Amino acid sequence: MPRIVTIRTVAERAGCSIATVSRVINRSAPTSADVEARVRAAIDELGFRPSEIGRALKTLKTRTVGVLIPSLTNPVFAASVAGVQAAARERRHTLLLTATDYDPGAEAELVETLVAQNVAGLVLTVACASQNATLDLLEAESIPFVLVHNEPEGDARAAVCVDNAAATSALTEAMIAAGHRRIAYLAGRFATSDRSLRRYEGYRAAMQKAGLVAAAPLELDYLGDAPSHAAALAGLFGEASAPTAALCSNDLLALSVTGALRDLGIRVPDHVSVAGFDGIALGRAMSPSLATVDTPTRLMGERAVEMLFEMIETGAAPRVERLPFSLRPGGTLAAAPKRSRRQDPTPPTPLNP
Amino acid sequence: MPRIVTIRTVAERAGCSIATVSRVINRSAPTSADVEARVRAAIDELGFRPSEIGRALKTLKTRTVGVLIPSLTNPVFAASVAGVQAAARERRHTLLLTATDYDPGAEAELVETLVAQNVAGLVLTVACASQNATLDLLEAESIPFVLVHNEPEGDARAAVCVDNAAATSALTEAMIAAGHRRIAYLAGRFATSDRSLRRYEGYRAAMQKAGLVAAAPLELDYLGDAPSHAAALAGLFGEASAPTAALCSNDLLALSVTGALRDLGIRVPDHVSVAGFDGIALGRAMSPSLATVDTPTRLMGERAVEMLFEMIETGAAPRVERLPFSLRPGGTLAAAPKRSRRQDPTPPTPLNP
DNA sequence: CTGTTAGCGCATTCAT
DNA sequence: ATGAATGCGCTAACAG
Repeated sequence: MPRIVTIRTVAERAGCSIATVSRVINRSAPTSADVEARVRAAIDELGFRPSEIGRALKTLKTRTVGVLIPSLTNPVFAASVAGVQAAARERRHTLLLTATDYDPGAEAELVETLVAQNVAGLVLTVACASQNATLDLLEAESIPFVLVHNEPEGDARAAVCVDNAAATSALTEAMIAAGHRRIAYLAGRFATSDRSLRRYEGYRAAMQKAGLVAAAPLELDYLGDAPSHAAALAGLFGEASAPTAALCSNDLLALSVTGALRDLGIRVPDHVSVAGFDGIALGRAMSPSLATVDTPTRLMGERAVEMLFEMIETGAAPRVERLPFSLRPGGTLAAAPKRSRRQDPTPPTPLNP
Repeated sequence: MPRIVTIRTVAERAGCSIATVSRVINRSAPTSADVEARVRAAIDELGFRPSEIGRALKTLKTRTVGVLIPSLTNPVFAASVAGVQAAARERRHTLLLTATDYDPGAEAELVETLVAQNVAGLVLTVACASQNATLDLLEAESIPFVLVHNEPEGDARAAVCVDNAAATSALTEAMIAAGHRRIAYLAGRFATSDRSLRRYEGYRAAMQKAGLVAAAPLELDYLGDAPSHAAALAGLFGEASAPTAALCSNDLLALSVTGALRDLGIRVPDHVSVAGFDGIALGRAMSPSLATVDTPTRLMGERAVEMLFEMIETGAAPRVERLPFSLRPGGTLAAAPKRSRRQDPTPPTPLNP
């Protein structure tokens, strides 16, 4: 039988008014021990559970946090959502989760869906945090939100992220220190993504500082598979003066690129070194392990929730919090080969013919 | 400014009653073109968005689907949730997401949280679907739910899964066909998990059918890291007649085991073959690629939602739907070595000293 | 075709 | 310390 059990049922059973029941439940006012015991007994016997809906309608606030991410399939977002979930649970809040499937056009509609549910606040990762109509809307309605992964300019919007430019610079410098001079930059489909842009900037700065030529980013379809990437990479890495290293804008791309190079008969890291960005757990498990920038993804989700509740409870002003990152050395990043691959005595043979 | 815009505001602006506004919004009754135009104009101008809460309080039904999984960090669950999210979105529903963090004791409380939010139904993965008090509760309150991954006995409970026993049997047979005779079975921490048990049964059946000795499962800490697994595996694989293959109850475990063996100086697949179960995407990306059972994880989530709505709308009876699986060959599964490892002329050297 | 009205479950005044 | 009464935003039943 469904829940015909309301606060009224409990009140009748306990022989008191619904107001008293409410007071017992929420400890919002003192009640006599006698009545309280009767109410609690009635609640247990009836299996009563206060309806969040009734409560929400009254207070116009729900105990839910809206979450918007590009995709759950990317471990980076899954990890930050896991952090959001854990932190929200500590505050007795539930997650209302939506994903855009990498369609920036879907952001607005999905956020409105969440807003219509009267979420207490939002934690979201958008394609681009600057000049984002959706975020403007949230601000206009003064609905608190915190960005994750996005790195907006200034402190106008609350965000938890890493210093993408600095991290990519550090990674680039590590490649240069390993002897690489021709380093390609491979980006996922969305060059418009703010973090992707910042990462590229970091790469460019490091290259320039070292007196090297920063290549234009080669854009690969983020959602493409290894074969499609192999086709796109064949040209670049078939040239006489092909790059000896590939910096990928994120780990998922790096994994795919590694596989694509392998399919082309190009050995990683003997012929070409590869590095990613994010630090997904499975980069550690593969062999050779993936060199990357380790970012505290889960922690970012947790911090975002903490910041969100600060804003809700104390009206704290938005700010950008940059969490520490670290370089993760990995087997995919080795010293640059001494000779050009074309003169290699043992010609590479495709491993997956 | 927050939303002081209610259906009443719209009605005033459009010069009609709130009932008419409601009718326009929901197309629940015919309205004159004239009034409808005025109402729509008012809605646009005011930026009105009907409150899901008010609607829910009235109808006692929300447009949300509750989701409970062990963890988002496991790509298997992330993938099925992605499927759930996509299918739910098609039906204009949002996900209320919670995770137990592999604590079966948390299931009940979290499900009650979801129920208190009046979810339309639930999609969940529990530790064990049989004799589960939480599921009993849902049935008692006749709240529709569909299990994912779990493989309950009979057809008493709705579920979308694969035939775990048959799949593991097929995988075991593939190992036997590759010449392996001593095959270890490594299980995650929760041998009580119904799917883990069924998988072991499939292994056992295949071994017996081939006249081989089925080993007792070696239980590893599911959440453990590679070093802890290495310690646990050192004994088993250090024996004179060590297994030549390891069947792991899931892919995440297989990945960790592969790394642990490598750390022990045991080469995969030259010395020991490894296989997993689930078919996570990253098993393909690693090298050697992971041999495993490919399960349609995302599809399982989608089907679960479809089944859920069948139950909600047509009162369809619960049933277990077993989706097709396939064996994914991978570099970690090779022919059994001809000679025992102990007599190998080139002693293994640790790759990660 | 449209307006009036009565709750849905709860928190919260205002009385007592 | 407790009860009666009000209304949050909306849908639906009923009147017109």
